[in-house]
Amino acid sequence: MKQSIPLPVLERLSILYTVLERLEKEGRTAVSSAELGRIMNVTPHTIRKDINYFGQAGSESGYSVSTLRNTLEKGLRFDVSRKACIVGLGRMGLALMNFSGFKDSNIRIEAGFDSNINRLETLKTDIELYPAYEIPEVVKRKSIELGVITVPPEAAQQTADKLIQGGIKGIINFAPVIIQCDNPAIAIRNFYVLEEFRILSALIQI
Amino acid sequence: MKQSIPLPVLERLSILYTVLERLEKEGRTAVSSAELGRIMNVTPHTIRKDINYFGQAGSESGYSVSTLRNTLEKGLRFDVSRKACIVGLGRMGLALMNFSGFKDSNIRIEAGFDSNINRLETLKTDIELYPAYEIPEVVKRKSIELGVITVPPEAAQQTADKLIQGGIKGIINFAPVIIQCDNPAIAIRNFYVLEEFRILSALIQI
DNA sequence: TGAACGCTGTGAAATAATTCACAACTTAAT
DNA sequence: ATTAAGTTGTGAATTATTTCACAGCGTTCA
Repeated sequence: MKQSIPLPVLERLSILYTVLERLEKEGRTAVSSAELGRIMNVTPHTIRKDINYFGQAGSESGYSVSTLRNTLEKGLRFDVSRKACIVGLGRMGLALMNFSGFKDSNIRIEAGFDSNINRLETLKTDIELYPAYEIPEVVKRKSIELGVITVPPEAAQQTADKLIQGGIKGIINFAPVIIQCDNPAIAIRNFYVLEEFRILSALIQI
Repeated sequence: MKQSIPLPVLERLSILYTVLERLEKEGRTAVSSAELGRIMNVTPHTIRKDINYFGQAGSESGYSVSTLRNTLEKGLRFDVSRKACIVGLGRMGLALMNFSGFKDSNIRIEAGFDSNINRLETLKTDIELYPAYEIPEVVKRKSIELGVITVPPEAAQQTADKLIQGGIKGIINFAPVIIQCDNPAIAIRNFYVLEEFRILSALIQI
């Protein structure tokens, strides 16, 4: 990686990777920046600039689907397997735990946590479940790198603190709270459900 | 609204609104851009610039929490109630349908759709459920403005097409697919679960 | 009374991201 | 052979966004 990739670029490249996976599955071998642009609703220039963060990757007859997918996989380290855990086994947490998209990815859900011990006992799943107070210990012992927060807002910050205590490297937060974390090496991505509805509300015509 | 608000600003303002709701609930009456900046992890300048899209809103002793919340509510039209529907009643769809955050918001989930008729019958919920082929009719009849797509990827585009046919104004898409829509007035927000994990993978140190 | 501090609002500057334009090359077709 | 069409890679230009710097006002405290 020549240098740190801007976040907007990283976000697009990540989607591009998924697009390439699909094209490859469909048997496509070559694709141009123009076509990728149409698929992704961005200009071909953006596609090319984005890809060029990994140096030359195409030829005068476009990009090879498999080669490009491979370049992205290596460049973005999608080839390394990552262990993840989910804290908060409500409906959202369970939905994520059962998310089928992980199947042929390198993301492995290795543990689920909840503060309600009764809930832990009634759930039936292949994934190991633990009470919330064991987060730091389990995260550390199993070298879990990614954590998902799907707890009520009041518990979100303390959940993050426990994950961080265990040495977590990245967090996906679904609670409507801005997680405070002074360690800049820990990446945090937020998804605020209600905010998305509100943003749409503001965007659409009256 | 003096003019179209840039999307990054809109996204921050939407979060700011949630922050203000919390501060108000906690009994806080005044707050400065410096404090809001700390809470939201942005610079005070950004806070002030963002707020200024609605003209002057503060005084020399900071912002009034309730006044500012009100200004945003009016400016972003969070005060108008919006009807929404969810298509795809798998785990994710059901989790969103039961999301408690809608309670004191102006978002009303007015319908759920699924292509599996059996599933519709076994689900027990207060929200009206319909088979997927009725999407255009129901959306039109009930004047539903917002649609959530939580169907498998193969069905995502045709689901979007049906919503659009019914006159939907905004879409939140959870399927790992880039929805094609030639009407620029229809707003689309995507949330790609696996992408979020992959972005974290790329962001964190090896 | 007045000095010091803290605040917002905002034009200007700086930075970041996107888009453009075109050289250089390949392929296909005539 | 030659022309035409299509492609990438990339420096430059443009546009968008964020940050800075400070005027101007109010409040507090000496």
